[in-house]
Amino acid sequence: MKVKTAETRATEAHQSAVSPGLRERRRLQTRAEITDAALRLFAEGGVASTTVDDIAATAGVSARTFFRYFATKEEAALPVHQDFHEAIAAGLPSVDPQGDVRDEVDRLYALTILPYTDNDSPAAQRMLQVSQLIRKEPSLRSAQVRQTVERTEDLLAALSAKFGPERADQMELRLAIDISGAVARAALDTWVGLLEAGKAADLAEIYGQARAFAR
Amino acid sequence: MKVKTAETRATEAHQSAVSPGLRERRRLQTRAEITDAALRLFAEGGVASTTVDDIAATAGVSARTFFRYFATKEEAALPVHQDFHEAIAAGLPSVDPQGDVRDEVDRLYALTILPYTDNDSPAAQRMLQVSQLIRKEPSLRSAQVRQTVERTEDLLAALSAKFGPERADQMELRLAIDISGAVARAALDTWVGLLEAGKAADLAEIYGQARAFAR
DNA sequence: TGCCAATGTGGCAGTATCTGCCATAATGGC
DNA sequence: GCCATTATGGCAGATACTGCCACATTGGCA
Repeated sequence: MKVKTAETRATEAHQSAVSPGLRERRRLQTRAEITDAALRLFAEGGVASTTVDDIAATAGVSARTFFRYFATKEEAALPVHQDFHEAIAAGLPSVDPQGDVRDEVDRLYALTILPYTDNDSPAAQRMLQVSQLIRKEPSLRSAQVRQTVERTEDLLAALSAKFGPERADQMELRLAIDISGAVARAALDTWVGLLEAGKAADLAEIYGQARAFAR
Repeated sequence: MKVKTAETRATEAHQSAVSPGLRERRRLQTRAEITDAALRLFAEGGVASTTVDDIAATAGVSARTFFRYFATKEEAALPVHQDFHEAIAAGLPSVDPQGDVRDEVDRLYALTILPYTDNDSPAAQRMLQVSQLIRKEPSLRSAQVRQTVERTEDLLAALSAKFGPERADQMELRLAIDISGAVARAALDTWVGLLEAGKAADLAEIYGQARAFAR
């Protein structure tokens, strides 16, 4: 059996019981332990010299089980960014089908990035930690972009349906998504860079600048 | 010894002799044969079910030699896109260090895409063929984006030096590059999609639309 | 012309990634 | 407390990729 998507699982959990259930909780915990192990080992010895066996052993699971949670070792370090994409998907209902395509997509991303603008929040801390690693490791950046590309297809389909067949110019929609994604990435990257250099950095402000520049 | 970069080789060829030399010519030919084999096999049976051994055997070289030309089997199919990036690098001298950052980057990309706007040119035909394959194969798209990410770093450094330390806001520069890249990709994708559907498509016109939308 | 350093190639061993299959154990609804 | 579902581990196997060595070819130079 293939690993189920987060969507499928969420639906099942919702149908079967209000509480997540023991199995689901254990699964999320195992997933988190693998991610923790991956992040720690990557930070210590780099991605290249860390094997899947290492990560699995540190997390207390077999290598075979590792691959039931993540397709590659790089993905194991990137659930935060995956969460970001899921948050975007979650914000879809707030999109106005009558509004300007570019504006609506821009607003959707701006809304999603909000929880990360508080430097002290756990989400921001986690994002910072992972983003630091990505800046040093080209292979992680590749994996992240790869994830983004895949998610873009889903988002494109969803937004296309939302705006309807007439107003949904595929090229413009794709461009709007890519540009908003580039803005978010550039802002995050700059934010992390400043914090790494020991300087004060406000993600909300930086994101505002990037947004303005892209206009 | 590691495989030398195109830049290194070009420099050496220029230093040693005016004509490319037999070795260099043979090398380029072998490279082209591997690419042809990869494109043919990928088109026939898909990327997943094509092995490096298959490609190497079809091209008449050993698998070991294959990896001296390309790091992965996906890369073997993407030299056209690599050429595009090199063409951008070649256009760097035309960038005005005093001009507006966004405008100059935009102009640089527009200039580079010109040779592909003639549907009948070999460059356009090749680009079309590879782009069709990329549309069907997510792994190729990933590999292409991965290449783009790596090239972006080089371009960023070059443009940063060009504009000088004062005017080179890293975030704005990166955003300008990413946006121009997204515009080019969206235009190419739309162009290929229309041609595949049997419709007439003018890349110059489509690119103009995408460019206008991004503004 | 003939020698030699540089270069390209192939083969082989070895490591790492990733998947299919099966057996086993734990869970949770009935 | 029984049973279908599900999570896990282990194993075999295919494929990707690298380091190393030997051999052949090339091209400059005496």
